[in-house]
Amino acid sequence: MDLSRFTKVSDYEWRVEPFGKMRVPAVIYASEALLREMDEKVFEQVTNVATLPGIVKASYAMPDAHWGYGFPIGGVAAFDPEAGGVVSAGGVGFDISCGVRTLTTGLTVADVEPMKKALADILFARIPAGVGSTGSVHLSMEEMDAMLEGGARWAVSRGFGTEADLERIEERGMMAGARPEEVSQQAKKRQRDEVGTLGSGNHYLEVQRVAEIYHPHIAAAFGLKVGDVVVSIHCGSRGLGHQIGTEFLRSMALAAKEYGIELPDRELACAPIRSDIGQRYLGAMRAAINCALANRQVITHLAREAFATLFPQARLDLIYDVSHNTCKVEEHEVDGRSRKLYVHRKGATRAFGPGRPDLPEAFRHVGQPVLIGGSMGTASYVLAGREESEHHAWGSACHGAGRSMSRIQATKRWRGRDIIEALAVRGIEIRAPSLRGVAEEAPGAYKDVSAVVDAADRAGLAHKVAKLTPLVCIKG
DNA sequence: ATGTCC
Repeated sequence: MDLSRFTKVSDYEWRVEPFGKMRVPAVIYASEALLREMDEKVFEQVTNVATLPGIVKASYAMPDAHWGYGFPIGGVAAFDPEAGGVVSAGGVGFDISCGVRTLTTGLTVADVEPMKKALADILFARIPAGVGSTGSVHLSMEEMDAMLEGGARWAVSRGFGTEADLERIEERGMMAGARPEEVSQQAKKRQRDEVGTLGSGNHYLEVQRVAEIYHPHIAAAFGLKVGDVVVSIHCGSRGLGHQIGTEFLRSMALAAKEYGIELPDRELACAPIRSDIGQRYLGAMRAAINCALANRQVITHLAREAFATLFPQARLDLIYDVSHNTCKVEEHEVDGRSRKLYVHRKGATRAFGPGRPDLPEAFRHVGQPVLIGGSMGTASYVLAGREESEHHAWGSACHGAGRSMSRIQATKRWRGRDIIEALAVRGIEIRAPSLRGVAEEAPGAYKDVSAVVDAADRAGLAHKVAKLTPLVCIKG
């Protein structure tokens, strides 16, 4: 990335003043080193987003930003319906409501270490993973609609998990405003047997150790201490979300033309929030959010069953579940006035600071857990939202390491078998349905997640709270 | 991310 086009606001904030058809500036939060390494495409995409109608304040990119479909992955943008604001399917991403949940187990590394291989085997046997993987949950079309309305709440009502889990999920487990009738039959058909499955790509279930604590006070509120074993689940809305994204990108391209919205890139296809197509997308997208919440809830149930076979004393309690591919209506203060904005976070995690009434009481005083999934074999992090974050990018932070190499490049460079063996030597048990998938996800194909998280912390997007390192990884 | 091209 050529740094000469930026104004340096601070060591971790870089600004592009509006040029051409940009309505607002673009802002990238990153260290100088991360910005230099960043894909040139991020500059193009983050400034393209700044041209869209009704965008408020700025178009933002997080430290892990990289090239995405239309919007960068790691992009944040808010739109005001009163100012002709738009909603964009590409601004949410194909894997609608992809996200991470982390659970404490009540176990320590000493408990789990001797049982690691057996635990890996049983988790891999019970949790379906891989492209097109199907699970033990099969939905009739009526049940499908109930799932799309109810999210994790539906899952709990069907025996997957407990009421207590719901408190610890964004939107309390159920996204309001879902419109299952706006989800195509094709999307529902694809999802029929996919609830409770991990999927592929960067999705995983990991058993992790709490390796370091940076902020003891907040870590205690989250229930984390060094040597504890936790479980993290990273996945989304599977075939259903992907199908919705595909269909609405097509119809939004037509809608943009119809509403005379000039697009610098056709991948930015969008529709006014106050339009039929905009409202239909929001209803379908919220249904997909519920699908992802239900999916992570069912997988949690499967993980609890797997743990119970080896560790009857284990108790998997949810810390939090937060998505990083969404468009959500939120109240934010702009120039002293509270406005209702449609905040797109694509590969960006909501990071609300202390005091927000929608946060669970247990940690409302310290801020929201921001769960950052690393790449395979590398660390993950728990961050906490802070008040300052809400003055930056509408209370958002990074979501992971971000790729630094394409999947094709990675498969040319590494072999899945070698990666699994190398990680086993380091004490990390990988189980995966596809060796090619493992090569694509090689740790070397990703940026350094620690550098990304440090930049997020220094930029004021979130506090670094804890570092998690993998013991077992069930790879999608 | 994805029934990795209906």
